[in-house]
Amino acid sequence: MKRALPRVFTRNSGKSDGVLMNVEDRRVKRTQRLLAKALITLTLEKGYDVVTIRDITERADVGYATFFRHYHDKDELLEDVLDVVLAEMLELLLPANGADPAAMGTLIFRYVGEHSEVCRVLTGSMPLTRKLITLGTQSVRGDTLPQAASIVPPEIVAHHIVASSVALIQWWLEHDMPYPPERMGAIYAALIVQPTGATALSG
Amino acid sequence: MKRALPRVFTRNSGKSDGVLMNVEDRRVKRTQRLLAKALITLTLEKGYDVVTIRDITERADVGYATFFRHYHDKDELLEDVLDVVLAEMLELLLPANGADPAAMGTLIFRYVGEHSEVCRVLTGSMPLTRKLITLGTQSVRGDTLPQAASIVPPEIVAHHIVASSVALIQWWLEHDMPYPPERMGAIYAALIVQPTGATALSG
DNA sequence: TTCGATATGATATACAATATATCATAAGAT
DNA sequence: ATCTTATGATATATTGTATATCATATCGAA
Repeated sequence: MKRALPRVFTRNSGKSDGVLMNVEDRRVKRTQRLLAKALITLTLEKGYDVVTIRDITERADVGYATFFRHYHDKDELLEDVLDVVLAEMLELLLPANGADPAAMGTLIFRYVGEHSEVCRVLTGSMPLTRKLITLGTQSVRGDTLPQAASIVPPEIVAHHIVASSVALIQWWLEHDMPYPPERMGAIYAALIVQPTGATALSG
Repeated sequence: MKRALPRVFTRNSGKSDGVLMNVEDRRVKRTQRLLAKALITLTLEKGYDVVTIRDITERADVGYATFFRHYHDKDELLEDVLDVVLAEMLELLLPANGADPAAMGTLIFRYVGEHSEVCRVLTGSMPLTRKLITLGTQSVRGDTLPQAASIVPPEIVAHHIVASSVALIQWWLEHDMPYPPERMGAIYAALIVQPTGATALSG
C-alpha cells in the first residue's frame, strides 16, 4: 500500500478543479505571495484589465509559465486575494460580535484603511464584490433577524445591510478616506444598522 | 466659402475623442443598433468578458473592421447602451418627480423589468455601475437634502440612497424578479427612502 | 545529511484576438 | 443625379494566452 495522499493539494476552497499545487511547500507559498503582491501593485498602477500575465510574472520576478502552474487566469489569482482578506476580517470581527454597531463599524473601517490598496482592487471587481455580498448576506441572515410580518422580506433586509456597507466602504476608498475609521463606524451605525433594524421590526 | 460643418459628428457625450461617425446617417444608426443588440444577447449567453469583437460583428452580421469605425473597444459600446438607458429613465422619472416614494420606486422597477436583459448586463459592469451611482448621487444631492448638523454628511446620505437603490435592483434581477414592481416600489420606499430621510433629518 | 520528489526557469510554439490599412461597392445625403 | 461616405472583404502586424519540454535548484522526509 502506497500511503494515502501525504501531500496537501488544497486549491483554496477546493472549487477550482484545475491547477494543483502543494500549498505547504515554501516555494509555492513564496511564488503565490509574489504573484498576488505584483497583481495588486500593477492594478493600482494601471488598472486591472490592462494588466497582463507577463506584467505580473515580470514584476514578481517569476517565470512566465510558472503563473499557469498556480492559476488558470488573473481572476483566479484575485479570488485568492479575496479569500485571504475575508478570513482576516472574519477573525477580526468574530471576537467583537455583539458589540455595539459603531464599534463594529470602526473595526471594519480600521481594517479596510490598513489594507486600502488591496480593498480598492477587490471592490473594483464586480464578480468579487458580488461574492462578498452573497457571503455577507448569508452570514447576516443567520446571525440576526428572527423577524416576520414586514413589508420588506428578511432576505432583502440582510442583502441591503451588506450591500450598503460595501457601498459605504467603496465611497470611503474612492474619496481617499476623508474621515477616520471611528467617524465611519458611527456613520455606519447611524446610516445603515440603526435605520434598517427599525425597518425590519416595525416597517 | 465651404459651409461650416453641416455634419454632426457627435460621439455620445463628446467624451471619447476617438472614432468619429455621423450619427444622423441611417447606416450608422443601423450598425450601432445591431452591434448593441448583439453585445447584449451574447453577454447574456456566455458572459461579457468572453465575448469577442468578432462574436459581436458576426452576430450583428456586420464586417469585423466596421466595429472599430464606431468604437475603440467593447466597453465603449456598452457605455453607449448605458447612455440610452439613462436618458429613457430620466424622461420617465422627471414627470413623476415629487410623487410619493413608493410610486417613484414602482416606476423604476417597472422600467427595469421591461428592460431586464439590458439592465442585467449594465449592472454586471463595475465601471458602468460606478458611473451610474456617481451621476445619481449628484442628482439626488441637487434635488433634496438642504440639511445640516447630522453625524452623516449629506454627500454620504445621497450616495447611500443611490447605491442602495442600485443594489436593490441588482438583487431583484439576480433573483429573477420574484416580486412585482409595485411591491418592489413599496420595499424601496420602506427600506431606503423613509429610513434615510429620517436619518438625514434627525440622526 | 542524503535522496527522491517537485517546483521553477528558460525557451519554443501553437493559437486566439486586437487593431489597422486598403480598395471596391453600396447606400445615403443634398 | 451625383457627390459623399459608410460598409464589406481581405490582408497583415501585433499582442497576449496557454501549453510543452528539459535542465536545474529547492524542498520534505527518512
